[in-house]
Amino acid sequence: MEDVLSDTQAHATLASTIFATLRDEILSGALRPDTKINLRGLCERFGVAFSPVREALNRLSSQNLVRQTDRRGFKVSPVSLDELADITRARCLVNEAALRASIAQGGVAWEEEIVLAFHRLMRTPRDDASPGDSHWTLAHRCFHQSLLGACGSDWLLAYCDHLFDAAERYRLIGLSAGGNWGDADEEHRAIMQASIDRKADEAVRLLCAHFEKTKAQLRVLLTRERA
Amino acid sequence: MEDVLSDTQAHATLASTIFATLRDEILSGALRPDTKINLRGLCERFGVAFSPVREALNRLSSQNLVRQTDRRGFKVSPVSLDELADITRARCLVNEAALRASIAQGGVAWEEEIVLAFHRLMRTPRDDASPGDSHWTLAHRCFHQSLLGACGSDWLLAYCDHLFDAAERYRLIGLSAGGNWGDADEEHRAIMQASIDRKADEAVRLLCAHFEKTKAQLRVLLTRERA
DNA sequence: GGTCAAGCTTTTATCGATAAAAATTTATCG
DNA sequence: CGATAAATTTTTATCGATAAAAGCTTGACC
Repeated sequence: MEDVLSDTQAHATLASTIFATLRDEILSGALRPDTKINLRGLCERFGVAFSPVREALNRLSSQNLVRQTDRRGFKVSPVSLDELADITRARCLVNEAALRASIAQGGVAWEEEIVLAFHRLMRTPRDDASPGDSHWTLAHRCFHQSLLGACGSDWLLAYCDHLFDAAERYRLIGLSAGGNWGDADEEHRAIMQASIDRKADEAVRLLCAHFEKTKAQLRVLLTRERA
Repeated sequence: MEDVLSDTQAHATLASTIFATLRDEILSGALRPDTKINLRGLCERFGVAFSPVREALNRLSSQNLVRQTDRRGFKVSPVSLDELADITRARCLVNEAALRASIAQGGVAWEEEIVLAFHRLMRTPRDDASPGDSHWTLAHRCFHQSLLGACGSDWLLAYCDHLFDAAERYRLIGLSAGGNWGDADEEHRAIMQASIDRKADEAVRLLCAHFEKTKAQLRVLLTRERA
């Protein structure tokens, strides 16, 4: 029985709390990819009955963090270099579309949001202790969101966010596996500059390179680990 | 108590069956947008207890077909012209990216799949009786999928599919509201031709026009209906 | 008449138990 | 020994009941 249930928001349900907890653990790699999930085990761990755990797992499967098979339960979604490549490719394609639209349509307010988000990102220290929801992680997400903020489509933004999460899972797994790649501060700055200078081609090129770099570093790391 | 449960696949769960049923009804508009969902009502209708209905609704909320609020239950997601515009914009941007990648990378097999899917689409009669899962609807989806099939990213494809569903909901709602727009056969043919001729710019232009046309027609229809 | 609170009704979230399916072990036979 | 079948254990899906919250009604009070 955990104390997670006590930090419950006033009106949050058990299912919501358990969902958030498990989500963090999967994203951060604490719950290993591809492991079968034991319903009863989770129930005992949280001190609750099946219903809320089941509901939490259902919500997780909507985010592709767990996979469900009828009558055969849940398992943590596996990770693979192939999937990482797939995610990276999709990120490049979709972020390109969104960034170009943003650059074409964004106004002064959009520019200012980017500058603000970048400033906050720079002054937020990396806290590798609780990588799952550290302030830096949040600021990093906000920065990338701000770039696309003027693209004009909530759906597109939501999908970019989803892709960000998927990639973040790999990044955090890499971190917990001892990865420690150099700061991307300079990359972020260059992306910001090109965007607000309305240099679409350059901004897109830099952004995609940023994604590809993460992928390449993880490939090295995971390949080495397997050896 | 419905007979839907009897057409259950050998190993499908009640939750899965109910999920599929409700999904069809929401997409087709039989379950009106923005209505509150009565748990008990659904339980009685299907002759089951809360658990499977709840699970089905959870899965639906992962597809944005219902919205859930803690302690306040579920409601069918609303529709709006604004959202349709948003979806259309996202479709254009993402399909453009995917189609360009597909045209750049697709081989002979890809071309043949498009031709095949188009052929099947042409010879499938429209069955407006059960629009939700008619053969034509399925063939239509397959055709659009085939265009993007060589883009190289499962994630991107999955998202395009998701967007297709979202737009399909609007199309079906329009249908049930008496809409009856002319066949898009010629449009489909032109898109196919441009794609396999590797005329990327033209294919993209035609495809986006295809999406925009649906949007425009629905706007007229829904605006008139409201008046 | 309008507002606010106390009580009543409906609905949701969760529980603990059970039936049904899958996984695992044991037993039987060639 | 190996393999199939039977029996057992584990796990999942579903049920019916309950407590807690939200929503609604009614009536007192200004």
